[in-house]
Amino acid sequence: MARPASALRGLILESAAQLFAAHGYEGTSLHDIASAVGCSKASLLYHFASKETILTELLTPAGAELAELDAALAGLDGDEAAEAAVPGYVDLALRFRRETKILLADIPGMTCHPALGSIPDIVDRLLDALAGRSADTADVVAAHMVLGAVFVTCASDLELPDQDLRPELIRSALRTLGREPG
Amino acid sequence: MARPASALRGLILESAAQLFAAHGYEGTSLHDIASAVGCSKASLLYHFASKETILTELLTPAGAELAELDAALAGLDGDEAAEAAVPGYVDLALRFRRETKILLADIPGMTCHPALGSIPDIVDRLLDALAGRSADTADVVAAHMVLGAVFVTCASDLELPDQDLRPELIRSALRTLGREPG
DNA sequence: ACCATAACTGTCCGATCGGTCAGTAATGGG
DNA sequence: CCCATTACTGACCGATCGGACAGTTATGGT
Repeated sequence: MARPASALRGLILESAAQLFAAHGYEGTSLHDIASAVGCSKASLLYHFASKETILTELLTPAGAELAELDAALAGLDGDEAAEAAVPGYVDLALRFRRETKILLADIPGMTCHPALGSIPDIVDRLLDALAGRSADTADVVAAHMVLGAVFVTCASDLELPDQDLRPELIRSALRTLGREPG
Repeated sequence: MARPASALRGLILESAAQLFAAHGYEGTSLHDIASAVGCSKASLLYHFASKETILTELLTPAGAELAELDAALAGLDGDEAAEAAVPGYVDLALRFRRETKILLADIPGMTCHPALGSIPDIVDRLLDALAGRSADTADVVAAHMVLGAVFVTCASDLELPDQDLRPELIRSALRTLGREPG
């Protein structure tokens, strides 16, 4: 036994990140992480004060950069703000794709729920329709964006009534897809 | 005691829907639901075979309509498909806003995580920047859409490398916001 | 060679979870 | 009035969770 002096800590972080992204934070137990790493559950709690400490250490870099973006946008106004926010946010989400996935990772357990039909299959076909049956990168990405855009917006706490929200969603979604409303 | 013959079943469904939307399915225990309803935990399991049965009954109508949309889109191709998919999907998400929220409800517990700074505040300011400091409905909705679009797309299983994904995300996001790339 | 310290583990613990079950209280048709 | 059926409950159960802790093994400076 006896690893070469705590490479274990890094292994724990890496395995935890993979498991959190795949099954969500709540959906991953300390036992799961220990099994993946190949050590005891007690070892995890020797290197980290708690399960939440592992999550915090994983998400802290992303949080710090988000705060940086926030600070950089603070001084800008109007068009400047919007045109800086877009690449800033995109780069952030791309650089921390796995962390983004961790935040969303508790969902798949639900979307695969039986009696809702095979949601993944239906969603695949919906994406294909949104992309206009096209396999071009631009169309496929735009279709994914519309899927997420409508989903998140409808789930948000926007207090807008449906009849006001609907036309804006449709207009902006069509614009995202490169289809000006006609 | 003795309620007027099982209005309880409806109360359970309503309370469960609220709690699932607020704290997620995993984040809501049978005890939580029983407390909200004002009955015993055993009563829940008298009216419903299991916790999952409650969730299934809540999500089934949405699942059925999603399947209908899927069927309606099956015959269409190209532009027809895209232009029918957008209002169809939007209407579905709007009609089942609470159900949509349930699917996303496991996230808030993470985004409020300490040591990531106050994510909700930062996100509010990011939305303001994306909207170009505008309070117009169109701009606010589009900002929410971009937030969700980039988030979900980056968390998706698209196997596109970052350097291909980035320009598409930025271009489509700007288009969503009504800002043609110049 | 020695030993203080760091690394690691097996075992136990209390809490909480979803779920079972025997038993009680109310209801409504005969 | 009676009683089968429905509605409901308290108590209990096994599993699993995150975590505590005493004890064991390896390491590296002296």
